[in-house]
Amino acid sequence: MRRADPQLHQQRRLQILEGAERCFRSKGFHQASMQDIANESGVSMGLLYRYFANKEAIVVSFADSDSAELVSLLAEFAASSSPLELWPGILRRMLKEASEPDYVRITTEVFAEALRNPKLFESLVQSDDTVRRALIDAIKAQQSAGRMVAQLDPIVAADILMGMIDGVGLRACLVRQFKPRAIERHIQDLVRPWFVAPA
Amino acid sequence: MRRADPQLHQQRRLQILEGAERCFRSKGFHQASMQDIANESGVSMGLLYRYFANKEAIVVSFADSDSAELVSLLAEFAASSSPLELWPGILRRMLKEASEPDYVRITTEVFAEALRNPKLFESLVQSDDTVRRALIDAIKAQQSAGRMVAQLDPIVAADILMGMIDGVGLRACLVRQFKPRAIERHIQDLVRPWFVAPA
Amino acid sequence: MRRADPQLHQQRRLQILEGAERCFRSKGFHQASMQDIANESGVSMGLLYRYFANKEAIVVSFADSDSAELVSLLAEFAASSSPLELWPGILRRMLKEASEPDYVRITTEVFAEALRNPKLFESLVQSDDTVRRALIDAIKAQQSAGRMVAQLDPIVAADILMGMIDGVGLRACLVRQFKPRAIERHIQDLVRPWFVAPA
Amino acid sequence: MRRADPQLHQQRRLQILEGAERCFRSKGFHQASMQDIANESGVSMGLLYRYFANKEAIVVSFADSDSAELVSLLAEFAASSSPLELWPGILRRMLKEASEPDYVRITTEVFAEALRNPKLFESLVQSDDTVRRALIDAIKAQQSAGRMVAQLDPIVAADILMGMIDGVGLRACLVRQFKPRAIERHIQDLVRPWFVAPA
DNA sequence: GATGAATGAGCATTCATTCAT
DNA sequence: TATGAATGAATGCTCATTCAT
Repeated sequence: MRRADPQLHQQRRLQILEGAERCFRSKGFHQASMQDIANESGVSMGLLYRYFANKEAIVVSFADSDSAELVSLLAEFAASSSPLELWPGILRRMLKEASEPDYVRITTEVFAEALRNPKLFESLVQSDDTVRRALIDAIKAQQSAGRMVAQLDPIVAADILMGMIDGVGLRACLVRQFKPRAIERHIQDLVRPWFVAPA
Repeated sequence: MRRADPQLHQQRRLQILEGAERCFRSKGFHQASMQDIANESGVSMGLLYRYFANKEAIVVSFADSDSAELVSLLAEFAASSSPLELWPGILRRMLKEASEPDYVRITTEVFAEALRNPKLFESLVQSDDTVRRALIDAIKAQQSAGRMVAQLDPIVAADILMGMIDGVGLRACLVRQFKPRAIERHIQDLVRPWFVAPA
Repeated sequence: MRRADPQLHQQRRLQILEGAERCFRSKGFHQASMQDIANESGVSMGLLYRYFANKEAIVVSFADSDSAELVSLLAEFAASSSPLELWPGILRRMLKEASEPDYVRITTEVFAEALRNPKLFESLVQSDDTVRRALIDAIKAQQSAGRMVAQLDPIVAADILMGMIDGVGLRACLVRQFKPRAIERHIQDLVRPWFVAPA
Repeated sequence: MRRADPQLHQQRRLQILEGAERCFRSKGFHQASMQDIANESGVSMGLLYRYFANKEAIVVSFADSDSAELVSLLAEFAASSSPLELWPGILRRMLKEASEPDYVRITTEVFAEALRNPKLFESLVQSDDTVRRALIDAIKAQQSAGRMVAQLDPIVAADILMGMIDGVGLRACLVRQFKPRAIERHIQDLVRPWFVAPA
């Protein structure tokens, strides 16, 4: 479809999504009204509906989380000849993001909704799969290079790692006396056996 | 003269909570109306409000999850002279529950809401802490008995384990080609180093 | 109708009406629920309905205010040979009651409701008329005795006096810087011309 | 592009207030539902709430009664060199309004509610005070000019007069055989002593 | 006489969505 | 493109009243 001004269109879309994210974080999907979103985004109700057919359409946009940075990091890891040097940084980065209260809030919100909304679920699976695939491929690459242990099932490793990081992230928001540093160190230790010790 | 009947009270409460759980699972907390819950429970609106002051009071009841069984299992583990024999069963039990779609659905729903409702959050923390404490105490007991490695920080271990199990449970509902058996086996392997090898 | 125990019946009725009055004063007719009234009176819902057919029946009971004391005072005044001595006491008593916040609250409540409920209106008119008649008769008696001026229309005087007293009572609850003593004195002066000066 | 239209806004507001007044008069504040008001005003529920945040906001608007006309009449009286000529008209006007059944109905309704709602009470006091001040100031002005008796306490006189008028207005709706003309004449006579007889 | 569990229509209020301008 | 007035069904919650015990 031809747009009079594609750039304006893109900017407005983003503007709305940012406003919506603020609303969703502080109130949740179903508590945030379209009026809230319009106000927070600085657009009128009418315009809001010009850019998103309905509330669901906004929600679905949130599943497409931007994981490009992490994916490229994993690609770098896949190609690296010294993966053990990159690994701690990757793990730290994932843990840090996963423990961010804002991230946990929006993620939990999206996940809860996705369990009920197939369209959203599909988007979420897609998005998750992008990272998962990158992680699996990276492990496979390193196994081929003989730098990660061959017996390790890449799929199993990926799901455990991603699960552990998300799960620990939740707990960071839940428990008192949470020890982020010690936990990070311990997770590093736990997965050390996945790697072949350098000669 | 008619007297208040505590048994009836208890039964009605349960009846409502069960109806509410079905509603929350299928529609989500904010999508399930009190009328839905009343219908699903087979009671009238008026009666519903006789048992729960408001909608929040119902969710709060869900946060007080019954973890008595798991706690007693962990107590048994704490006192056992051969913890490595009990361990696989405990881990399997936790993983199985955490991967149950119904469990994930209601848990995610409650957690998402708890991130916005302090009263609910408090209940959830309490409930989580019951298990967490039992796990920490169990680890400490086995460390004292010299059957788990002394360097292990019990708090860190508990949070990693509980996080990993919940996180993996979520993924069980999310990813295609999820391998529950292989994952369980691998987690068992991951935490094996926490135990002192029997002579 | 025969009652098993008429005394108990009467006591319960009173007990309920007293509870109801407290409720009506603090919340108003339509804000006070039957449950509130039952709780406040210390009886059960079922018993409440045994004594009053419905909420309206309770409300109607309130119109029948007990003005026996005032009526007998006015009868005394009617028969007195020195009415100017009794008069200030009567006026003070009426003003004092009419300025009582509790009295104003319940009176206003009843009056507002009576303007919409013919049955209640009738009761209120009856009740008001008891005092009004007593006042008119008293004035007439004193006119016959030559102690109040003959030109005074007793009906007009009664309505002005009763209106003034109720109206001033309302203002006592409404305005800041209300001067009860000075007002009482001034009203005494205003109606002095109704009396024939003693020789 | 459509711009907000203040005229439309004002018209809608009025339209709603008129519908609400009809409802409050015929059913009372708490008996009139917002749906009733919307229907009576010819607007939808949604629009109703666009103009008034809640039901209370509507009543509060009623407390801000428009007494501009009476106030300007009293200002005229204050400045007049022959107040005794203006006086009967003012008194008649006040009495007439106060005896209007519609006026009594809405006034009683609002007053009853105000005794329980502090915000409304404040509005009512404000509104009442506007007239009260004007009356007090008028009396003071005429006292300074030597046309009303100096001993009269303006505050006392104002409260008695306003109370009497409101109280008599209530009775006009309550008693049978109410004599408006004779009552008006008698009140005129009662307050005649407040004025200094013209030379 | 006395209790309190049970009902369900009704209430104030909100909100996704539409549409005339 | 952009606005904001307008809709009305739906929601959480209350309450007068009934009735089995």
